[in-house]
Amino acid sequence: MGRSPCCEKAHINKGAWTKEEDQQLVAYIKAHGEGCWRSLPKAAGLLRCGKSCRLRWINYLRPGLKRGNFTEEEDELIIKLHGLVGNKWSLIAGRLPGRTDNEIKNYWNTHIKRKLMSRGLDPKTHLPIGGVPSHRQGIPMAADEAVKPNDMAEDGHSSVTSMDEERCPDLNLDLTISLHGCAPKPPTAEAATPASGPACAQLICLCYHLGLQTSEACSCQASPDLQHVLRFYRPLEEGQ
DNA sequence: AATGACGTCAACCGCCAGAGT
DNA sequence: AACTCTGGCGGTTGACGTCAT
Repeated sequence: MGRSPCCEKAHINKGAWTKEEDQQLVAYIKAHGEGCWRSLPKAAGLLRCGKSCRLRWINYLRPGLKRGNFTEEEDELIIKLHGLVGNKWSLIAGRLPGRTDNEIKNYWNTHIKRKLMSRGLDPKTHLPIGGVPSHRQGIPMAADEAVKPNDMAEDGHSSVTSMDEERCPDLNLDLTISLHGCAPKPPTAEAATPASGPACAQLICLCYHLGLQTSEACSCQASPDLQHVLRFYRPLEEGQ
């Protein structure tokens, strides 16, 4: 079959972006919005491939990006999230506002790996190097046994099982999303109580509890006021 | 001052999933 | 059903800066 490349190789700039290119890209996206990256370069008058434009925008030009050093809190959050989901940088980035997957990936490879090793932990498994697998309390799940890509819901978020919560009590991986006009609620005890207002009765909860074959884990289903809640579970696979 | 080693990070590459035809 | 297109992701590369000798 064969797939045409995302861009013609000829007449395409590669390498570092110039200020002028950045300005062109920003101006175009401000005027026309994101979308159709393939045709964007031509429309914006850029000699770049669409992928390159997208990457530049996502990783560097997009408003709201935090530049600069990661805080200690961000460090710890990245470590915890990596322990849960492995190298799913986009998922991790989704939990760190203003940070990009590329930035986190680089930061992981350059800083956090070393940090974990200096703690005597294997950055891949989060277990003590040459470690004792029996001691799992408080140690995040190994990346290899972490949530698989298809364990994630469509919106790219994962929920937290009670086990996860035990490991990382301060970690919010709640999957709950809402229809337009109804903000998602945090997975607190309050959130588990019947929501108020008709809009929240349409809440779509994509609670996604690993290893659950039945729906008992989602507290929102227990509430008769949340009868319009839709839920999604991944069936258990063999060996789980 | 020169230069080689090392660290950082922006950007590229290849693959995949999902939507469209 | 088969194929194509597009967006998105993770892994890798290479240019550049900094440090050590």
